[in-house]
Amino acid sequence: MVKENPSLHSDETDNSGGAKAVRGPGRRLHGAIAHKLGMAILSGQYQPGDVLSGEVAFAEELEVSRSAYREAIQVLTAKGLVESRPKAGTRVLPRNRWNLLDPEVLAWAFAGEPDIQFVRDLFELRAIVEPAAARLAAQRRDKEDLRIMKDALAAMRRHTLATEAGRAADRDFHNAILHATRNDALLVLTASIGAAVNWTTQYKQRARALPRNPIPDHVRVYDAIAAGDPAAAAEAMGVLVDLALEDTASAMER
Amino acid sequence: MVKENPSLHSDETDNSGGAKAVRGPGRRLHGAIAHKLGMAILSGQYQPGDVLSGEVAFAEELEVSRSAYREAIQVLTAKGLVESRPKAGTRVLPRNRWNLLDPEVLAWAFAGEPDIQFVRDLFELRAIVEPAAARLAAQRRDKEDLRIMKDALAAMRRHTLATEAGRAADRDFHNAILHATRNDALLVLTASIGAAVNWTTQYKQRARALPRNPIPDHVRVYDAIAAGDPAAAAEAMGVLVDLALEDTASAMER
DNA sequence: TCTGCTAATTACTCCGACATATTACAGGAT
DNA sequence: ATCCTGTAATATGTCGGAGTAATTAGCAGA
Repeated sequence: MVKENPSLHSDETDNSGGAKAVRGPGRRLHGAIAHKLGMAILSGQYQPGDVLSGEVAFAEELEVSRSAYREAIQVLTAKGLVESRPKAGTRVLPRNRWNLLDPEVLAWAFAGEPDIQFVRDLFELRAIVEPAAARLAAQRRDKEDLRIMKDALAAMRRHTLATEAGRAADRDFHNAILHATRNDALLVLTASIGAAVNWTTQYKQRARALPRNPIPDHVRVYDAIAAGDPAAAAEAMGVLVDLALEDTASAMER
Repeated sequence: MVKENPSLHSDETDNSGGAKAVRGPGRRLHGAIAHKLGMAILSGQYQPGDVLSGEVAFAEELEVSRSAYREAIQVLTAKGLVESRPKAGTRVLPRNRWNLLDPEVLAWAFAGEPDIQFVRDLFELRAIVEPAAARLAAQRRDKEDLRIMKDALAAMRRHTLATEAGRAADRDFHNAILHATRNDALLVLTASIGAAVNWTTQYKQRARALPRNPIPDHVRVYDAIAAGDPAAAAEAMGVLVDLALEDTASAMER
């Protein structure tokens, strides 16, 4: 038997060619396979309608057991990426069946070169949802919410967005706003999108200088929410989303 | 060995007690288990932090193989409902880790008695997103989009919402609007929410009379989109969402 | 041409064994 | 007494193979 594909086992020194699908410890094998296949689908390497090779063949090609391969397929099925039927095989579903808002799917989409149009779509969605979230937060926040936002803002100022601690504070700030909306659906939606988008932005950003000090714009949002001014909060948050879009766009056109 | 739980195998005539977790043909066994466990989690039967009994024990209790049980767990893991670690077991994750916008999770949530607050959250989200979608559709629709909407409206008029064909036409109408936004993220999000919410509304509605003829309100949306009037489209769609909320609320308080 | 049967293929399910990771506990050093 | 370290127990993770069931496609007959 000839090994044609890069192994997923870490105990093999051979790590030639292909995607770095080696699983580090702490990551399950089937998780690594789901990751690999998910990225392959999201990147267009497998197109909707394509049928994957049979279980036995593909599992052998990946040098994993059928169980591990099958569990990976179940994960992809759960996310609406593929569908399996006896005799017909496993085929990639049309894009409109994909759970594009699943955090993991988003991560896979952004792991490679994300489709520009899709990024635009996501920011359009953020531009709709986040100002509305800020509006709700301005109406429903309590003292505790404001305290958390204030602390996060202070931490952002201390560390700046260039450090991991600073970015964590940024996330905390936005999460605090979402939490103040008292709306779980809103929280889940925006948190996953924001995480995926921001993560890649930061990743690709590397040594690029930030276009503009983001702190004052954040403070404007905070002030509006603290003042209980829904309209102002929505407007200020809109500015923030626009800046993020600008930021991501400039990071992508390279 | 004593059988303590209702079987999931259809070849057993005994179908006593418990949820009807029997899998009809066409449904996979692990899918049925995921469905059963998913509903149990969403309904609060298992609370966040609870640890499930071990794989061997639970699989035996359900009278399925460990493989089938494990594949079901992978599905739940993919949806953020549970997390498994060696030695620690499989535990239900906190609610903020759940992929509440996953179509299947939504279906599970609405299969039982959905949490009132959660339903409110979803409608709040719809009230934010759908008018914005109508606004975009008014700006970007082409002749083909309008034709599909018009056909769907005609079908709605013909069949009324009391028939399955009429409800299908309603879905087509809304999907056409979402398609006209040219935004996949928007489409996936709203389609899954709308499907879950409408499905239960219709399900619980049964013999209840519709509060008001919905056709004119739909026509207002169509006219605004056809006229390319974003503001009017958003306003008209807002009315539609409000009506749906009213409808669902009255259907739930029984 | 259409309908019903047959057969082949593929995913699905089961089983039993072993490997691995993580936790918990015990013992010793500080 | 507290902290660290090594060790053992335990539940999940991975494996390989065997047999089942469902769906499709092709074929035969009306």
